[in-house]
Amino acid sequence: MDNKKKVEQITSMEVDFAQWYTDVVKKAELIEYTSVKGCMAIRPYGYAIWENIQHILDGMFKATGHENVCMPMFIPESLLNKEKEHVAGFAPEVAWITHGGSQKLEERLCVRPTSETLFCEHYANIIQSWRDLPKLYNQWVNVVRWEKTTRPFLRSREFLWQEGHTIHATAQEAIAETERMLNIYADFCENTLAMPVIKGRKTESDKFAGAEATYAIEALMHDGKALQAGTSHYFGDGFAKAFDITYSNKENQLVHPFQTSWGVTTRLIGAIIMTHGDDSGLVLPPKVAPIQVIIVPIAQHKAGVLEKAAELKEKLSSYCRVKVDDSDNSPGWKFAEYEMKGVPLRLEVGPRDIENNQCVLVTRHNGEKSVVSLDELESAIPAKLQEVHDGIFARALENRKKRTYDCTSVQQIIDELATKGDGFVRAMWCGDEACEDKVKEMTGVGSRCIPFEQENLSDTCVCCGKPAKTMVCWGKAY
RNA sequence: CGGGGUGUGGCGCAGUUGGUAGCGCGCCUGCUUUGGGAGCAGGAUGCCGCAGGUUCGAAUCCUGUCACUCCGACCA
Repeated sequence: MDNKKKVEQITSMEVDFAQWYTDVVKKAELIEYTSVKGCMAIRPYGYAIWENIQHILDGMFKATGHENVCMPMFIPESLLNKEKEHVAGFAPEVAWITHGGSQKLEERLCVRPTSETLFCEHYANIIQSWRDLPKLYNQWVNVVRWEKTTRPFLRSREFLWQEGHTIHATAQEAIAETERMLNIYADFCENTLAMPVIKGRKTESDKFAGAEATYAIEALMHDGKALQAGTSHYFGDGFAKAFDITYSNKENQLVHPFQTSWGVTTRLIGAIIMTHGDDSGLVLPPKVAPIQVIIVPIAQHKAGVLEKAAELKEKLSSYCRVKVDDSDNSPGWKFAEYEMKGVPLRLEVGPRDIENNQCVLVTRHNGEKSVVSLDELESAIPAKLQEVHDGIFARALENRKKRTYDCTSVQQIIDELATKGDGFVRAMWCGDEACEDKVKEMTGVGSRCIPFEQENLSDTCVCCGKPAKTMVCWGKAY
């Protein structure tokens, strides 16, 4: 099968990528809009993807010693105000609670945009001794940021995420935690979501409000725009000082501990859509696909077909997430429907197959069909799912390679973007914020991160020509 | 928050110089179908985004407002 568009309700990516995205989100039944701008109803199929993400990531957190907690949804204004860079960063987009019933509150409460302040308040209460450290906490909650422009999953006013907040006796330990979690995110993106990412450090101007250092993983979407897929922050002891968190160390001195925070959000679902999707709709990484195998019975009214489909489902369900569609829609309708929903593997079974003790397996990402004996399914299906994972990872990596431009001058950046389209620009930088701003102004691409994997592309800054300090990865961001 | 576009059954759209709303898909019933979005027959679904105004009369004209969307600025 070729990759031509089979679903006319979905706008082609080439025609209008943004419209394609919205079409996919709606047609795959991930969300529905609600009457509150920027707040979406996440539907069962969309939420199931999130549940799978949660389940796998949560396992990785637990395996590295983290514990889940749940902080309140409200932050008193005075608490939010304690760390001044932090409040300056978030104040413009917080939602405020001013009344309880008809009574005006003495102090207004903000709906958490992030929970550093709540964790700090809590840590100040529960930490007294070096024996209380470290604390490795995480929470799976919703947060609210009153965005002006909203898009499903990519920028909503309310979103779901996890936020890890840890507190340590030493700076080294906290820095190690920051790096460890970034690595977990990168590992998750590549091995679970089949999405290649670039690990790096954010520039000073792009740092989290109140952080000493911010690290991020950056992914490149199909249209060449970058998406920050996860962040991990090192706070030093700045928050501990602002919130008066102290403990007695082994030498009986009262000192400040060191903190981190890190998070990924439902934006990851947006990243999956824009990394793997095609003109027929979603393409889901098998590991988070709510349905990994869809069984489509052919000529299902004929004797034995539905029975065989049910029997196969029963067998398969011991090693994969499987569903039979026995609705009376036509097979063609079902093919299109599950392609739109990105189900990695389709299993067709009809009278002809049953006679030959076989079925047809079709991989969503490339449409390849193969005939497989029913006796070999238990090895064939896991192999096919792995094939899909590897296939979409390779394809995403190929897109990133094709769209990565090494540049040594601002003019070259402009030319590459103009002739080859949006993508990652790798170029040397002197470290001066003025150059960072100027590159953005002249070329439209901003600094995404300073990759950990450095290469010396030139000795001089791409902008000012002075000696270069680091290679920066630039791009247009979502 | 600045600039554009769009709001009409669930979805996609038409609706002329203002005259009281239509098409396709989907939905419901029945029969026939089933290896790439099946066919026929019958049926249901609308304060035309919302609020004012002009008019004998507004989906249509005017004002305001809200939402969606695209392009910027900001952000996970």
